[in-house]
Amino acid sequence: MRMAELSAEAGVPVPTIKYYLREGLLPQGVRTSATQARYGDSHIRRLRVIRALVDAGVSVAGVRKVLATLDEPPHEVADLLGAAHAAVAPRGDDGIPLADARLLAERLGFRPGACEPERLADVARALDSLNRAGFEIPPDVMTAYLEGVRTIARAEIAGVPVDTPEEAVRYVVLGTALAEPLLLALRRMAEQFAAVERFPSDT
Amino acid sequence: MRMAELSAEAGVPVPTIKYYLREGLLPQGVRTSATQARYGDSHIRRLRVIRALVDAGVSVAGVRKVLATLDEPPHEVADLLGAAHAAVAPRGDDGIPLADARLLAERLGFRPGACEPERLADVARALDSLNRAGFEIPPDVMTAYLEGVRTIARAEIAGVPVDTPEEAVRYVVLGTALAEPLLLALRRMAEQFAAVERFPSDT
DNA sequence: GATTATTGGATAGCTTCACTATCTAAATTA
DNA sequence: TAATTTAGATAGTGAAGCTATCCAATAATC
Repeated sequence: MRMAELSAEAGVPVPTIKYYLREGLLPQGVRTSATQARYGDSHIRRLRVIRALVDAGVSVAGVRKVLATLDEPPHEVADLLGAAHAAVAPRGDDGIPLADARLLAERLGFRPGACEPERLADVARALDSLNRAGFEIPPDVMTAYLEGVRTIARAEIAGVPVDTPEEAVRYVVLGTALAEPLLLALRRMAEQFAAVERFPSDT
Repeated sequence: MRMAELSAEAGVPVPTIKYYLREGLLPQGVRTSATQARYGDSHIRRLRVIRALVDAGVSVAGVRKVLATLDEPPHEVADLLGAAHAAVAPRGDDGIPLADARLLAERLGFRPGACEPERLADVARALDSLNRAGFEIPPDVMTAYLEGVRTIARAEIAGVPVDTPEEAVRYVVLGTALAEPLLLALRRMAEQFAAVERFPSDT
């Protein structure tokens, strides 16, 4: 199919597709001449993935990394996760003290070397941000956070399909990035229910 | 204290402080003459909150809403949450079908009217995004998501301090916004642990 | 009291990001 | 042959979040 059809099919404007091609998010089509190329279903699928990632809040640079990981996946699941996380996690100026983050890691079931230092740094940065705002998370709430994310992460990893590597890669990489907005939205919803439960005073 | 000291104290450049004043994030100081004003500790504290929110990924417009809520809080905790959520949640072009989101709401313990329609729409948008990418969350994983966010939300709401209204407001409004990066970071860390647990094949 | 530094306020500029528009020559289609 | 479409290059746009520059008026210092 040609550019115009690809655009119609995926619901993405032609100039935007050209932009994604330039940025290396979308692979070139098959050239049929000096000024013509053909695109296939894989381009449609990839465009859908790109749009989903972008509107999940992933930056174009992040999308490029995610797609690169999909195209050339590491063999170990842990490395796969690492790559997906690196693409999605906020960029980090380093040098943050990791002590508090390490404590939380231990409570999660830390085993030395089980987790990329960058993930620890992400946690440390989030804690630091809370600190600098003068906000403290009550111990019980922190315990619930750990409990909650453990439940979530265990199920996610248990759900990794093992039949074909392609499926596993897709699941891990996209699941990591695309589930974030869902989790945050579910949390907000759950908070409202919990609030009504505890403070049933509203009209 | 004067502008320069405020800047030094809070670690925020003078032009940025002026910008926040212009944008109405920071209240004006007490004028001592036509071209002078004094700032107090409340300005330092507020600056710290602003920076924390900004680097938690909240937009300046969102920060303005959060601070407005802190300054003039609704009386009902539910409304407080609503305001905080509205400030933080992604802006929504509406018109998304809410059916699937409603189903999840029921599984969370939905009671009619317990949740702002906008929160339902947030969930619906996230689901739609996943759909359009052709990504499906396995039922067991979705169940774990609901379980996890319920655990988290219950603890958060249980932790709302009831001694003074100011504290409650601060807790709800800032906790909502500032805990998001922490939760995502903890999830990533937990995923890596879970991956090592299930796939211990790495070196 | 004279001089130097600082401030509030206004306005304009910068950088990044994610697109969007325009142009050209070649190629396809009618 | 004439009209349309395309790849590729280059440039422009608009929002967001600062950052820089001026100015006249005030404060601080000598």
